[in-house]
Amino acid sequence: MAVTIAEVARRAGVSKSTVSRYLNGLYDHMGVDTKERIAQVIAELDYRPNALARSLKQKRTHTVGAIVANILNPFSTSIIRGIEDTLNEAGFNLILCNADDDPAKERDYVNMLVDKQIDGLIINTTGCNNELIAQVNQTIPIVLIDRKASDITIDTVTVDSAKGVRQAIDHLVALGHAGIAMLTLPYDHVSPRLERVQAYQAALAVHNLAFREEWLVQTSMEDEVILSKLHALLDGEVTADKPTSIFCANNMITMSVVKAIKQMGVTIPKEIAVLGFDDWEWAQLIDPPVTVVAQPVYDMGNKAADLLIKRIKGGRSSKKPITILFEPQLLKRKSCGE
Amino acid sequence: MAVTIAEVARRAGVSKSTVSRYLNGLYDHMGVDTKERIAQVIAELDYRPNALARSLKQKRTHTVGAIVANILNPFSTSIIRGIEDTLNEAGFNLILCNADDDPAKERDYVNMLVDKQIDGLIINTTGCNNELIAQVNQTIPIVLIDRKASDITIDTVTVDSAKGVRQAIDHLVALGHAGIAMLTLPYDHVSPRLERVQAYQAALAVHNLAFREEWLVQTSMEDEVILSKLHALLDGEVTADKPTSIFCANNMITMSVVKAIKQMGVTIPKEIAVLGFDDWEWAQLIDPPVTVVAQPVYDMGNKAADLLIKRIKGGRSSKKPITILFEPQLLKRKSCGE
DNA sequence: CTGAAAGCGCTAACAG
DNA sequence: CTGTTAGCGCTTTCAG
Repeated sequence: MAVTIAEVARRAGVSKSTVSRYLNGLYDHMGVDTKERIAQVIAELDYRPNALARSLKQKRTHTVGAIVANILNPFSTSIIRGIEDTLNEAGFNLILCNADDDPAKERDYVNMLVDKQIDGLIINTTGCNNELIAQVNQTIPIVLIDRKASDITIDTVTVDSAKGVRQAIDHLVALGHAGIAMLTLPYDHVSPRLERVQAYQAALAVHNLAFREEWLVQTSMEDEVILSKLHALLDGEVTADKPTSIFCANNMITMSVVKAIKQMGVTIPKEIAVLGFDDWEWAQLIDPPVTVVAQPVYDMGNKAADLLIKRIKGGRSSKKPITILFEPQLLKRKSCGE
Repeated sequence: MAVTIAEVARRAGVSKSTVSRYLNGLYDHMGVDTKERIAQVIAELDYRPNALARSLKQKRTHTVGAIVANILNPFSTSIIRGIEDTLNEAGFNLILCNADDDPAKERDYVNMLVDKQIDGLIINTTGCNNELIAQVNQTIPIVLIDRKASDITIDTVTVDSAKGVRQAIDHLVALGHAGIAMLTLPYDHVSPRLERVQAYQAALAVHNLAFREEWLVQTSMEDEVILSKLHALLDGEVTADKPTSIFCANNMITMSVVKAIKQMGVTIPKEIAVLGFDDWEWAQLIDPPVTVVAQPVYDMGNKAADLLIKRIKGGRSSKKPITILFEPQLLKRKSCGE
């Protein structure tokens, strides 16, 4: 049996209330001797208050939950570091969950976290649990990160995808690429994916390049799938009918595309240029170093946590939901030619 | 105010006990009508039991904590995925924490998790909180992953570092390398680091290669530091006095070393070979693809969770602590020459 | 088959 | 300056 506050009180010869006050730093008007006695007993018994009991009473857990889409993605882990640091500084604990881009898992995690009475929630959402999220947000502050939720208004921290894509396409065009294909994961419910596809089309139009349906390819993450999609794209007979560059909608795609292209024995950038959205630490070690549109992920994590803490402290009656847009930045490396 | 079990009971016209039984699936001897009425009220009110209250009473949270050393390391995230999957399957929740290789953070997380009454704990420890860990382990099952804790016996899941290093050195020697340097992070408290250093020395001996103090270099992760250490190692005048290969003790070091070497304008593997401990998804995309000793990280996560669950269910009186050793595997790529 | 009552470990009025 | 009391929301004997 773990030692409880009652035991501490008994040994110190005081009441539970007094010990409780001590624990909560309310020793303004506490007898110095009492204080010392309690401190000593606590040290002796190595007493630690039960956080469950405390939270049950206080109705605050000082804990926030964060659900990321895919923890294997460096994008997620950088965001996590940002969230974590800000939270720690403010004295909040973090419960981290990995939805694995699975709506069912996401739903379960949201529920689990709510059940555990978290004070707030940060989600990189699959986009398939909007009703649930909206409902939870009535009671518990939620901040969405990276991905917006359509049809519901919740605090959101994300990046200006349109601007990033525009920089990417401009760069490719400037380097003489007229055939620009795009590879993306299914963009049904994931806002940045959709935005990037739309921005891609818009940017092509700006440069008077025709949008080719077959050059906007939707893929899954399986290596074989990506490989076959690339074969379809690049194995045409007529040179004029092949794209000379590929824009990848996120870093996981970029990595897989580079891997597949190498496997095909095609040279980057000579035969095909590659440009990706999202930077990651090892992008520059790749052969050739990959040109990317970088997002300030760590800062985004910071900001999301910041916003959430304000909501938690401000009470439910705060202000209207806001959206914070970060600026993307094109990092020119070697994968798009000169 | 969130809806409570009392409210559900009131509306369903039954007692709290009955609702509680329903919630816990104890409807063996429950009136079908009662059951349905409760189900309906719960659905109507969208009632969710307060996990804090429940756990406070039950003294079980169905939650385990995991503390990793560095969440930015793909090694950690793969382990996490392994832990997660096994835990989910068994109906346990996971609270994930990132100690950032900081003993103080680790200590705080351990305490936080204990306070939250977790049922078990998995730690990739800094090695600097052994007393605390041993103490907690008296009450709550702990499984160490990757890194052992010296002087205390706790369930541990790790890899046979010695064997891995041996494979690495054998490979380098087979390719004609007689000058083999090693780069490692400080190995004071981190068991695999120490083991790898020792195995490195042992393997050199086996091949009758002299151990050179100045070729075993301890570094921090800062780019500049690594760069300067490499300069010191490789800028010697006399060719005979420079190592022809570098063995990196883990993946973070490997990445940084590759980055630094490229920055120096030195060619891998022609001028210097590189071999790393730990594989990661993009190692093969690097120029040149890096030869590594891979660990079955996902499986290790699985196993650690598995072991922990058994301990949790088996009660504290289980058997003696055990150590599970996984087999490393050399993945030959291009960074060590032919 | 169901209810009453006690209590998990803590906090928070309210007294004194 | 400190103690008494009454819960937080749930589970769990023990009756009936």
